[in-house]
Amino acid sequence: MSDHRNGLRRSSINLSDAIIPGLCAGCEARHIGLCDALADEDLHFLASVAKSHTVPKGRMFVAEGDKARHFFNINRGTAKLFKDLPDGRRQITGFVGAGDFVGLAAADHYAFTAEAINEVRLCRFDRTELRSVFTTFPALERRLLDVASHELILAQEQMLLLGRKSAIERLASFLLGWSDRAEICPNGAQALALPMTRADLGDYLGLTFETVSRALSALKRQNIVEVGKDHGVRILDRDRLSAFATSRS
Amino acid sequence: MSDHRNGLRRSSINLSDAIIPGLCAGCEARHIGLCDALADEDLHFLASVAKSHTVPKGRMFVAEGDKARHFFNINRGTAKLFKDLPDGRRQITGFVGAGDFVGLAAADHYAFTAEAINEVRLCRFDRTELRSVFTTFPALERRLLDVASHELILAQEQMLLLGRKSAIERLASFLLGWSDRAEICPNGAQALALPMTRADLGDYLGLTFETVSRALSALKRQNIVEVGKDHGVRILDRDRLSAFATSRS
DNA sequence: CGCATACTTGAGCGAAATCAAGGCCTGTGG
DNA sequence: CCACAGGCCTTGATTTCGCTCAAGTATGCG
Repeated sequence: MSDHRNGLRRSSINLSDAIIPGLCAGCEARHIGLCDALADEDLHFLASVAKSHTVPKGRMFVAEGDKARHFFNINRGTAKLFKDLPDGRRQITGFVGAGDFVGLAAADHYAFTAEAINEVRLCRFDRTELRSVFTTFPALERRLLDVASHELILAQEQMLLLGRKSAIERLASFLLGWSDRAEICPNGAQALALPMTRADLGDYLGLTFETVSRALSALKRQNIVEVGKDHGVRILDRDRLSAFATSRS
Repeated sequence: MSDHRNGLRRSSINLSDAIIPGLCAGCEARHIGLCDALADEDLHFLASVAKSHTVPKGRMFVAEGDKARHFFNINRGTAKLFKDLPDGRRQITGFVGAGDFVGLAAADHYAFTAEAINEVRLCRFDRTELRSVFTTFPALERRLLDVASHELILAQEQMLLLGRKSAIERLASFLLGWSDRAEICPNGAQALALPMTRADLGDYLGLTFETVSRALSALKRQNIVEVGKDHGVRILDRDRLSAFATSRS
């Protein structure tokens, strides 16, 4: 459920916990993407070039402009990737969660900053070592090219959102996309967790946090979504939400 | 020169014209990227799986939603890649020129439409054949991963532009970026050709064509750029243009 | 309990969209 | 040759959506 829309399953490597991280059952299902492509012995080899880390909430673990030494795979938690302008304006280019890769959009230096929204567990690879791994396991490179292609598709979708959609359309599009890629783990009846603040949402959608709040209130008022006090959102009317996501007014 | 800012040289394959297309001297220099990575015999093998085509001005050659059978490399001319909303709003996600690849942002189906702005000459590969070429020439796959990474960097930069920059900042950013990747071919004293219309520019920058026109007039009024009647633009004060590109007001 | 942070809601403003008019260039046909 | 039509572009007038500023509520933590 959940990933068929993306057209690409996400995959996660965790090597301290013997390849598949100890996540809840719902998430585990989504972590087989990379394992599919590689034999067990390959995965164990990969394990030897990666290090597991825990990033506390609010801590930055990639800084725009820094030399791009590492490449990451998220095991647990959520992080935001963003770019800042000198005067403080910020554009979040994506939220990443379990199974996502971080560091593809980098040449010599990182083109973005990454910061943990809540506690994040991740695997860190050395980029130079990764290069040599590619020659041994071409399947990994193939897979990363697929991942990059998929991220390009998402990026273009986001450009359409930022360049041409109204505030309500942006929020509706986000909620639908987020629900598609959501952790279905701890929630009882399919409420989505929104670990990011309204300000983060604004920085992602090219809006102010006030406008995000107003748009969400508008959706609540029309009984399209329901918001719990634990920052959980429940989509009550997916059809009308979809209508908002693409059509004017 | 010109491509050091991008951090990645663009490469072009043309097989009807024996690998390097018959372009002017200035452009030829930028077409060696892929050739660097491959031996002559590899290039000749590649030639056997590609077909050269000419796309007339205004003709669409990739349609969003179509099965993604092909992969393209532009030899000459300029095309726009875009996504449309049902009500006609359009977001151009990029302009591509000689040396650029088209079709990376595709899974099973194209996620965008591509249309020639002027007459375009391109090389067409079959995606399935390309896959098998990868196993024979891993250098090609490595290179495509680099290209995809680079496009992700550009996409994130564009998200920052669309989400957070003012009209004048958007135009200034575009002019600087365009001048970096410009064909330095036929122009005498470094005027850039703008083959796209104001409407295209608006669709790329998330603005209306009127706003683009006004912003350009503002830059003219301040003697920062000069616009010829051949749609050529000359940057008179690159420093002040750069200042506009990042700072407010 | 007090303070900080996150969120909501309202009022007024402003940048860009929309609506509208006119200019310039190219091609076409009388 | 001129007349005219249709793009493309510029500029002005008005509207509007989202931003800014401001006040107030809720939640969580020392």
